[in-house]
Amino acid sequence: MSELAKQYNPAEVEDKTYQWWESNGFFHASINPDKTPHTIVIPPPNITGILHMGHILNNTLQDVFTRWKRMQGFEACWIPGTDHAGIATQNVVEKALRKEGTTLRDLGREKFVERVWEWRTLYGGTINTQLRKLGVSCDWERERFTMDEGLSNAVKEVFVQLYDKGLIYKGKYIVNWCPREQTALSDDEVNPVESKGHLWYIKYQIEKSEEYIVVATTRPETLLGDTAVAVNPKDERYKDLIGKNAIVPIANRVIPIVADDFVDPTFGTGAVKVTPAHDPNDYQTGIRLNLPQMIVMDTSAKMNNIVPPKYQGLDRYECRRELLRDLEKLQLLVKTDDHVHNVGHCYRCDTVIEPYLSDQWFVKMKPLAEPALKAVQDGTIKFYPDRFTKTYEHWMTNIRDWCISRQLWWGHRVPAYYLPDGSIIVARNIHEAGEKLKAKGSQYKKEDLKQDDDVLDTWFSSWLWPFSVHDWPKETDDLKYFYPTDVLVTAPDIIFFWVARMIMAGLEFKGEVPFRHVYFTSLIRDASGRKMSKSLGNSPDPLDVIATYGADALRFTVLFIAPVGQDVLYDNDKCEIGRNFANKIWNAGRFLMMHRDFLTVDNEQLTIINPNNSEDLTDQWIISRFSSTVKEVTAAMDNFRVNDAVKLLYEFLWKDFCDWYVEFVKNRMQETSDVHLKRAIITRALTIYEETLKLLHPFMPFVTEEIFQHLSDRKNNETIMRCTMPQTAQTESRINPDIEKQMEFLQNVITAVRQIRSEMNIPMSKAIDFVASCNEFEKQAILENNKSALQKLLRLDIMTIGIAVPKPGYAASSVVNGQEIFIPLKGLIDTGIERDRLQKEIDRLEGQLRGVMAKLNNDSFVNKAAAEIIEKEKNKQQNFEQTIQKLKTNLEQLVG
RNA sequence: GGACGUUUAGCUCAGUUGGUUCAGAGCGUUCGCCUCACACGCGAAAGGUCGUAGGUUCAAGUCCUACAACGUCCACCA
Repeated sequence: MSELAKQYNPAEVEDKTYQWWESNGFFHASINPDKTPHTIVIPPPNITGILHMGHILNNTLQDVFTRWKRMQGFEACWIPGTDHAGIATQNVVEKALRKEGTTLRDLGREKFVERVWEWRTLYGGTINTQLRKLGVSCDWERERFTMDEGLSNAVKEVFVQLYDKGLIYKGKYIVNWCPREQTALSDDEVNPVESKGHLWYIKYQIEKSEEYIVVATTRPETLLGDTAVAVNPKDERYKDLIGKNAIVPIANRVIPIVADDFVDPTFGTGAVKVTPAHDPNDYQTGIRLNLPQMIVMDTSAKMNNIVPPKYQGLDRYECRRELLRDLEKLQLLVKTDDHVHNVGHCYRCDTVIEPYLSDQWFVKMKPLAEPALKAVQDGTIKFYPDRFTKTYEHWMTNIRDWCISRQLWWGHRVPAYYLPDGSIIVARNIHEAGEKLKAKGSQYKKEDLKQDDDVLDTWFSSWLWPFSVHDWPKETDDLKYFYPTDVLVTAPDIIFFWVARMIMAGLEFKGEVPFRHVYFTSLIRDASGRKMSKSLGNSPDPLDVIATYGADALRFTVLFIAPVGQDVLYDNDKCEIGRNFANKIWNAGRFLMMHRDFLTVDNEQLTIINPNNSEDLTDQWIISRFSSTVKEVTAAMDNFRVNDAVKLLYEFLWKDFCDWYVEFVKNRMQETSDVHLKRAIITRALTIYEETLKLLHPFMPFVTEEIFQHLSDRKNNETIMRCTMPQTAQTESRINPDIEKQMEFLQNVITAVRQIRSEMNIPMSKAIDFVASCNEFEKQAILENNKSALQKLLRLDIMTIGIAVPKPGYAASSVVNGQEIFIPLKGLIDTGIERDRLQKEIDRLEGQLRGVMAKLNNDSFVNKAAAEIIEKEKNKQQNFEQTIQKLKTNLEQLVG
């Protein structure tokens, strides 16, 4: 143990430690009436997923919250799991099938679903294996999957409940249809691609007149399904036409000319053809104005038998060409402009999406949204950063019904059953459907029922996640204890898909919000600010990074550079921050342990010391600093300011503890030969250090555990992750501003002398003399009491400390908190450098003084500013003047 | 087009309610050090008119207005 490596080696520590934690059940949470639960459910990653930088930040945060609360004495439970990810997973397996030369249609539904399950068993857990590398303390015994039996039950239950309440309905709706995949896609599964197209201007004759109205369209083939022409009601040009009829060219149907606000008079001709069955905007217009919907294509985007025979069976683009030719012949095509616009493409196969009117299942969202909106507005649920509340409000007040059916095979099958007469029975399973049939006294039997072919949107299972993981609708003890959860950590881009819907589901089915705090993580970008993506290849593999720098380094770095609500520019090099810090922690521990072990060789019993009871200034100071660190870090964590917490700890451990405190400890250890005193000193330092390790543990679990084990030679499986976190309530009283002021003076003196050394080019190998001419007894005493530390740290020879000590000749000088410091230079310096140095300091202070004087000479300032502010300025004036005077005198002497 | 966010040192960012020597940190750069925990380290230095223009105030990096640049989300207009 005394032979600890000079550098911390994460590779030797991490896997071993993780296995030890996991096999000892340290991550496991169970119902404990004596403790308050603290629950987090993981945003379940896709089973097709592999770890990327976004996961790193997200899961590190969840782990930090969980470990922090666990050490604060909560029953901290972090539930992991994965999402079945309907389309993504079906895609992956389909691809594999294609390689084998087969397709899902060949296989048939049942076999295909079996194949997906097989795939899931083999590869679906990859991401969880990867997450372990990060050190996450999830309760793996509670791992769930959105297609588990329990979760499937929840999905069915919810479907039935909502259906019975009239909140789920089947209806025609315009959806994003992929003609190739033969499925509806959600909006987020459609990639808008900027494309060069055309805008065609087409004449529609006004009924019973020789007049025409010209409409502009990018999709002329849909005119066969037009059921109106719309203009803006305020558009003077068309005012007279409103209420009249137009004739659809080619189809020769009569359609009304209507007025609707959505029409932009400045675009095109200001007149729009309306095709409710083939355009989302037109669909909305059609609903508003009660227009008929004419479907003119089949599901493969070929023209159907509603259109004139000439075009039947043509592909939409062939039809477009034909139609344009015909319009031209009829001289109905006025002109053709180039036009750039966004066209939706299928994210899987890149086929152009066809807005298509089809039978789908929907959830009525308005009744669910209202209480969910209120929960956020009244503060029951808080968002971090707060500004996402506005985004949420906007969406919730403009919510549209949710299309939940997907034409896929992998997913929760819609629990609706059809009878030969077309009627629908919604039930949790076929048996229940049969029962319902019987209850109705229907002529049909269970065998006549045929289940809906569609599956449900993946989010339809994820929105239940916070309670379905506890086997709701069963009222399990776990559900009672661990629900609602405390924090949700997620990315802001799924605020609508997931966060909002979970809130709705929680309130609807549990009558209680699913979580109280929502922490939205930063978006990780590459060093030049680009979004990380697979296609750009700019996303580093976190496992490589962990292998190179260590998991702690990655975790710490990501937290260090990721403030709340701001994007993060990430680069692998930045992990040096975390790696170096881990190494610093390691070496501080190594140093202290070396001393301790040296002292215990005599095998005497260790003197019990009270770490809070020391006469030594630096001891009192570090205790005070430690106590404020506890307070500030705790406050930061309470407010979800993780980034602040991390920076405070970095600052404390590195600057206060290592750079100052340990340096003083070194000297004190050297200064005395009293073993008991030595022991007291080192034990005190170790106590502070160990408490600091606890504070650091949630952020850097591995290195802190490793040192913790070495620190105490623990025999009985004691882990730092189950220790009690230092608490503000216990440490707050030890914050001592007076001690911190005293120490600050000492530090300033040391820095001043170092500055002289550095600028005068006096190497540490050369001892120097030191004269302190004080004008305050208290400051003199501080220097006296720490004489040996000054001597050691500054490599001093003769020291003279007193009140109004005469200035030595030829000395560099500095004024520190009103006290004069001289370093006699015995001719080994260039007086020019010292002159410049002093002059520069005088200039700086005179600048400050001018600022102060400007205020004090300003009547309105003196009349209007608060008295204490004026007092402060006067004090400043005095300090500046006195210091400048001293510096000037020194400067003159130097010249003389 | 709508909503929101960002703009402070070469780079990445802190700066909480206007007033503490408030203009800061880290990285990078420069200089000096292998000082018996750590060169993944120690000590020191240089570097900024706080996006622009107004306004409020005794006092503005901080509050207000407009503008500019960049970014995110939503609607993405036939």
